[in-house]
Amino acid sequence: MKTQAIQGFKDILPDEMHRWLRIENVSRDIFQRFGFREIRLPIMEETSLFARSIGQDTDIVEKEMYTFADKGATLRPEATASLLRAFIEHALHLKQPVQRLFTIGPMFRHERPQKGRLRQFHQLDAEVIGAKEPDVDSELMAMGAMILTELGLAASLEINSLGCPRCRPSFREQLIDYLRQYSKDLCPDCRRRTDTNPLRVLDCKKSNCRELVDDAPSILASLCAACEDHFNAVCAGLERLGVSYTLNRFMVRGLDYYTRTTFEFLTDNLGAQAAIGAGGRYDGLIEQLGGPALPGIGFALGMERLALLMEQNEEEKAADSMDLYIAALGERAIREGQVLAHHLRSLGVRTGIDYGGRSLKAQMKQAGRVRARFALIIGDDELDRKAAQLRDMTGKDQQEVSLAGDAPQAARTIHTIISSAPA
RNA sequence: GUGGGAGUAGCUCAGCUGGUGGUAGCACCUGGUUGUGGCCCAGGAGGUCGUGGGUUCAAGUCCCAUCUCUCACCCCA
Repeated sequence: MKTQAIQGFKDILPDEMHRWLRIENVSRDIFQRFGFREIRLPIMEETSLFARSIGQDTDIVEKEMYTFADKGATLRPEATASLLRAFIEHALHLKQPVQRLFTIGPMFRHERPQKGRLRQFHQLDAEVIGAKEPDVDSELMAMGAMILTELGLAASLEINSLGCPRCRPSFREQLIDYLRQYSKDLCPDCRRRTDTNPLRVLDCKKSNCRELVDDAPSILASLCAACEDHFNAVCAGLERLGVSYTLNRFMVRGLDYYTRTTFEFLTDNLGAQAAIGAGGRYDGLIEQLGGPALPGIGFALGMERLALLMEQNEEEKAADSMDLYIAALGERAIREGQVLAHHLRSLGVRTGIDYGGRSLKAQMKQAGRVRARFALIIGDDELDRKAAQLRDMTGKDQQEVSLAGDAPQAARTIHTIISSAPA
């Protein structure tokens, strides 16, 4: 095959569009119920923005970014950095102390594609900026859970706290001390991580490492008083809202900016991919990016992953439909049909027509294929008496309708008849 | 970056130990009905067998290389 999309980039074809529209419509609606306002952001930013927010030593920044070296710009690998950049640039906090924002769009990471993972993928992203209260954390998770529920998807919620700059460093030291004791029993990756990113060892899937990590110091036991209070309040909030969750003291995030609350929505039905959504608090990040000292929290849902899960649940694919298909026989009828179709469309009628002069049988077949509710058959006989055959495609009922008057009037006549038909 | 699997019609796939590419299913076109869709029947069109090289009288089939897709590792939504 000569012409094809590049690796990890995929077309979303008309037959799968209904899932994407449903994801967008449901989530947009729920975001708005929770007071979030939409923001649209460029898909490129200055490279340094991502290095400063996501973290210089993360995999994303080290090896997964699409960067135009000569332009100093990078295709965004995630949305939070861009959103905060826009927030700071336009000083949105001066308009309203707490900003609730969401955005929907493509992200780019140069990874090896696999099931549920692409180089261009799409996220729904929601952020609350300027609120430090734990009730915001629980509300945000409840919102994510509501989106998943309304999409008909089952997912579990796992939460953890990563502490703050006051308590995390000492936990890190404890963890490193512990890991060094068992260094020889860890997998090679984890031996390396002990120094580079010890928290990651907690997340290793190898059974040996898992056993060792089971007895490792718990971050939840090492939180400072403020972080512990915050975390307990988040849990209490989830319980009040009836959102079920489990604690996962081994959960670690791939981005450096997280503090305190982190969470993931997980599924078992996506092969190697477990997370369909994830997020957390990032108090301190906005200031670090040169903005005001405001706390923030947000999460993202992976749209491809949602769509895959929805496809698994789907019994039959929903097809598009049209209201009316005009089957025109002969050149004169085709010309009349075109004008009629135009006026019907301006009245809001989804109208199909083909100008190829094909047989009536072929045109009727096309009417069936596009799932037209009605077919309007126009031939020379009908034209001579200013009429047409209107066929109800759900059965075989057919009636002659008058096309008296000019084209707009004929269109109104047909519109009236077909709008009064039972669905 | 590292492994496994797979590339044959628009899609899903048969094709054995090499011997002329499948009446395969779905989809498409035409006809069965002078101008009537779905179901059915008949016919038709559609392929450089991913690409390049090699072995052989003969390669979709065996060998080598390469490209692509896919799943997984890593990591992540």
